Amino acid sequence: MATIKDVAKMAHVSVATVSRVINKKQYVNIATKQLVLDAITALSYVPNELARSLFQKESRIIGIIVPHLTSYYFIELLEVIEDVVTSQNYHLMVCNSQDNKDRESKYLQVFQQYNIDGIILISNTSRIRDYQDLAIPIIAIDHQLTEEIPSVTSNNFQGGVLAAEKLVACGCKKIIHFRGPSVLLTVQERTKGFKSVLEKHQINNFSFDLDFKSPSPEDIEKVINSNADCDGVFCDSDIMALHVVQSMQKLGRRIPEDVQIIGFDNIELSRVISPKLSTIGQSSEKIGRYAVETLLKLIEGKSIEETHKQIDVILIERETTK
Amino acid sequence: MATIKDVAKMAHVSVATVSRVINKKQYVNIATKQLVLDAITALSYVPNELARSLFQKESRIIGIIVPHLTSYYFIELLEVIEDVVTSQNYHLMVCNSQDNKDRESKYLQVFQQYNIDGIILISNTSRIRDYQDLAIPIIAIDHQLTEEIPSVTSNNFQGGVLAAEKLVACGCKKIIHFRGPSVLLTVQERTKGFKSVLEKHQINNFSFDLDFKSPSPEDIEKVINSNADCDGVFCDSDIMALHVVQSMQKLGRRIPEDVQIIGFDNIELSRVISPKLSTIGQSSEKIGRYAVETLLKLIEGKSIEETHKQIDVILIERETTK
DNA sequence: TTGTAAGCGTTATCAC
DNA sequence: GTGATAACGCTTACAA
Repeated sequence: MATIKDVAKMAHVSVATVSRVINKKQYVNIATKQLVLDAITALSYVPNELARSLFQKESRIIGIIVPHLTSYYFIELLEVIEDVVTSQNYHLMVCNSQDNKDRESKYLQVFQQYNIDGIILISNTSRIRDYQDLAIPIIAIDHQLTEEIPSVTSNNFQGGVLAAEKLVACGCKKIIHFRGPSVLLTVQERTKGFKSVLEKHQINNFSFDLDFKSPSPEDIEKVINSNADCDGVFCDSDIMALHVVQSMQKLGRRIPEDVQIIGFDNIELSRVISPKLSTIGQSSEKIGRYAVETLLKLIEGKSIEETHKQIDVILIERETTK
Repeated sequence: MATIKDVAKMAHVSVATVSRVINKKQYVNIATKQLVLDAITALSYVPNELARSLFQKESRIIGIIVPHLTSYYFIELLEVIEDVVTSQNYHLMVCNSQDNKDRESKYLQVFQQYNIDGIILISNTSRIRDYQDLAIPIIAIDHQLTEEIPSVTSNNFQGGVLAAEKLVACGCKKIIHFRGPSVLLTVQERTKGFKSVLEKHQINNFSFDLDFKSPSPEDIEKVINSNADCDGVFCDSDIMALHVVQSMQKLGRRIPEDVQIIGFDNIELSRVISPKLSTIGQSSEKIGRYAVETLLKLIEGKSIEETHKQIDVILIERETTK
């Protein structure tokens, strides 16, 4: 690998000059500049980012911690994040905490080792202390670490409201809410919004916690069986909703005639399977973009308007509601 | 951020000594060692990996290029790769080429800038030339760049054979193969295997290229309609198979009574939707693990046994075949 | 066993 | 406009 010295030697100039033409910061005589450029192509020289980073104390690397990867919502998020990060000439170090506190702490240390410029955190297992005295800018997605650490999330309360209003409007009288783990802020907010509407209409509802991505079919059936007269279901993920659809069909209930079902996330699959899922659409696009843009502001020392940003969700009516 | 100098000062030793205790390479007096250790904790010092990398000319970063992220197979692969990479104290820089040659070339340059230690390539758009004179070890997944550049992939030929044998054994007489893009090696191999069996049994079959992750439902229906007597379908991805199931049901064909369908990948979802998909299971676990382990060997300058490794696939019989 | 100092590939501050 | 050179934080001969 050619270094700046090699280029300098070949172009018969000093390394300083080479550095100047690379960084386009200062004027360089057009002729010498061409000499340097020629040498660069001749040697197919690429500047060593590590050396540059060492000096500048920034790495142009963004670290992201996710609780797992095989979940559609996270992946959509990751895809837009990678895209926006790259477009700003940063790069992504992806870390999968596997919902494990120790792994997460280790990653945080790795981030310090690499002089990472900023962290995007999508995680529920955080040891708040680990983050409080971290000198690296952070933005959390779907999670509020502290009052001060910025976050973005969908307007989950609104999501709960929209789902409840739809179910109520469509005549549901006995409703089940299959939640994600109720320790999560997102889940709590959805529940609050959902309940607020149902209570207003004095409609019974029953909540049950499930895993977002691999809910137990047995649990679902048990709950459905012990609430046989249920005519509406709100699920905190489309995957859950998919499972509920299966269970309902297995039990001979017609959708949406007998039971109406609303999911959450609007994953790509929700409109290919049959019946097509009615769902609350989160915009991973907006969340991801906002996360990166905000983080970049933080990195540049700019102030941000809202510490805890909420992104609107929408109700998408398809075939599992009337 | 504390540096090695700060630690040295605090422990009243030289930076060399500190470096020695960090790297555990040379003997250090146990008492001074303790002094250093104390200073390290007191200052919560973490060594700067960038500086270390600059000197050692290795970054402990592995770069991975994927053609896109929102595809279950890639994500499962990414998940195991991240896990294995991390367990070896390397870290992952994730790059999404979006099936775009220019993006891919740019990432390659980024990899050089960061002194990346090795590259995992899951991509179809490669400009072979870009890789041939790259000094960085590479392993390709599902793709053979050149004779020399190592690769891993499923035994796709075997996958085609298994699918065809099953369909034939179950009495199918008129079979459609919905392929992925036939420019891909994986697709070509599956087709070869598939056809080899059908030809042996003198069974007609018809191939049609689709997109792996977002196949056009219109195209599928068109093909099905113009092959109305079709009683068996082999799809190159479970997502395709899912779409085919929808289309078939829409047209009133019963599964598996009228048509039998076999997918490819064995994604998690294939066993939650109804009917549960019969499919060819690729082991992302094995492929991912092999890829990382081989890459690490390459990095360490060790030789590898097989340049182009194939991993066995299995037929998983569920509800879309008899 | 420990310290000194050179060097990794950059950038930036001086001079000239 | 351009060239020396110190510095970034670390590792490793080479000395002591």
